[in-house]
Amino acid sequence: MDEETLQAALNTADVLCAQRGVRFTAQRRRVLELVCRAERPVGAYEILGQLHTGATAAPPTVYRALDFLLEQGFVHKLETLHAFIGCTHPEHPHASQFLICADCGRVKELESEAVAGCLRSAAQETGFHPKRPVIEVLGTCAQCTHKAKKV
Amino acid sequence: MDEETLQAALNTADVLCAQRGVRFTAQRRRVLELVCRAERPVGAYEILGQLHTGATAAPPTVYRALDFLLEQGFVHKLETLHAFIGCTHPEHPHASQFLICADCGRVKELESEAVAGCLRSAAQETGFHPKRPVIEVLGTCAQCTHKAKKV
DNA sequence: CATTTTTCGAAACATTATAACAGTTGTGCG
DNA sequence: CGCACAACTGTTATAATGTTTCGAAAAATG
Ligand SMILES: [Zn+2]
Ligand SMILES: [Zn+2]
Ligand SMILES: [Zn+2]
Ligand SMILES: [Zn+2]
Repeated sequence: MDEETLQAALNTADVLCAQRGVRFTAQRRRVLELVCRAERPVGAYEILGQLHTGATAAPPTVYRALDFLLEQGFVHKLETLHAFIGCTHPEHPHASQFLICADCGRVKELESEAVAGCLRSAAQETGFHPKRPVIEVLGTCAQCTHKAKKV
Repeated sequence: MDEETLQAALNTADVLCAQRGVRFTAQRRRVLELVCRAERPVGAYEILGQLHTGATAAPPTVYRALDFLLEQGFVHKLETLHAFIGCTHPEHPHASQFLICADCGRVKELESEAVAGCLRSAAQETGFHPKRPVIEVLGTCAQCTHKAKKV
């Protein structure tokens, strides 16, 4: 995420938190910034390592901040990677799909209503009531596929 | 998985391993049996706890067996639960979807080609080459939804 | 039966996540 | 303002999950 996008994301978070009456503390802001600034998904302990803000920091510090950001929909958790990524459109709740490149490690967030709807239908056919769909695809991104062909 | 289904699963595994020229050792067989016998997904350490087969057993013992069973497609790993479940149709490779009931903990394995295809399309539209899709839906199963309504 | 490959045992270690409790800070109200 | 209360944070310890490594045992190979 580039600097401009980052600032926009932080501003959006500010506004949304105000609207929702929740506190966007310095700590939470800092964690969101670290997650968004990263080119790739970041693990909790990786964030922790970058949090040396004068005082120390322990795992719960990071996990609490992440829990908050997840609740507010500012970040997503990638279950297959045990890592976190900034959301690209936090203003509305959504079921998204993640394309994870095993080569470069970059992740693209899709928001295909077709996929979401299809899965919802398939689930509901069996009488199942979906709450939280987790859709993550491991593979190779366009860029890396292209590179591989050239070599 | 009931006793009959279990025996069928073990036999299928036997046959497939023979066909594939891989060894279905007593250890692997035992782990598969434990996974299949469970009503719900089981964690690696849970299996480990039930493996007191005279000799001791350490984590690698279980993880090695599980790796083998995963490769052969006899079990699946549920990433959101860090747990394993026996596959209901191990004879052919497949991309499946899992419906995980947050209430009773039971998991249903779907094999919807519609869902798989839809996701594949969405991914490929962006130039992404899917390798391993992970689709897990947390929610409430038909049975538990029904029970909840009665109360 | 010697050689080679695969599997298994065992100990230590690495990573991810949570529990529990005390202190601190912010917020609303009289 | 000064207090009460809730939310947030610091700290320590611990749980749960997963891996590395090395060497012994067992099985396939010839
Ligand atoms: Zn998102
Ligand atoms: Zn890539
Ligand atoms: Zn299956
Ligand atoms: Zn249920």
